[in-house]
Amino acid sequence: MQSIPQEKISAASEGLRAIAHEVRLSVLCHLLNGTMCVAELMEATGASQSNLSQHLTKMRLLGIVKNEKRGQQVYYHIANPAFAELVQALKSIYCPEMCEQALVDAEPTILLKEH
Amino acid sequence: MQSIPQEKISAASEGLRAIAHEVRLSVLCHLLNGTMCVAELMEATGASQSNLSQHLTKMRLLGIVKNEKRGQQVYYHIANPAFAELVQALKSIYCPEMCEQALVDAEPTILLKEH
DNA sequence: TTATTATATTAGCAAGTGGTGATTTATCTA
DNA sequence: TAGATAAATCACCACTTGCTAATATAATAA
Repeated sequence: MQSIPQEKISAASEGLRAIAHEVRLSVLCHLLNGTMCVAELMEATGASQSNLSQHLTKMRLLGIVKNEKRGQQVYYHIANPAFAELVQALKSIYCPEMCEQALVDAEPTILLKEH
Repeated sequence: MQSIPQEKISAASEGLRAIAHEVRLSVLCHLLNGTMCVAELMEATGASQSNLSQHLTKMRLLGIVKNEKRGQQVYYHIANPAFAELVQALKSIYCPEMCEQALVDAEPTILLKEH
């Protein structure tokens, strides 16, 4: 067996810690469906403005999400497909029923609020 | 869109936090290949006896690993297939070259810091 | 201009987490 | 039996993390 190099462990660990927090994980789950602005994420996650903003900043600095300003709003989306994959894998472990359904259902209409 | 129930987020978050620590993640990566005793895991991870034991205890209490005493040794293995899956998914993102069906397009380039 | 709204930043503190070293428990062997 | 070995537990301390409240910044509206 090959042993896993320490730097890969460190990188994976940092990535996991970044998404392990309840608020950040919740944000990412919602962003799986597309771009959302801060106010929408506040509503979706229940986190306070300041708290959510700090979590978003942390994820942005780690390259997990990207943001884009449109007028007064700031819209966030998942920047790195590896994280989308990870969160999707998590979701299919912890919410298998939502994932099967997502495959079967037609494209949800209200989700993508881009443009 | 269905929103993700809070209790699922909490459970997933707890699971992630449990495997996000470098030592615990390293242990789990090694246990993907089968059962190992504490001394072998010490050698493999480089953690101290006390430290490793505490991490193993934590994972055991969370149901992530199980142990079995054989003589003076205690052997550990991954108890929950969901965690094996997760760690395997991580591994194929961060160490694609080590995984049989390497994901060609999944780049481990997570942590680019912006300015 | 001033006021309002959306988001980000800062400071300070409380709580959680992880590491070390000492001790304990259990098993094996001479 | 005593001593050695493997692993677990405990006590303590340092460090990190996350939250709140206050303030700052930036865009828009009146």
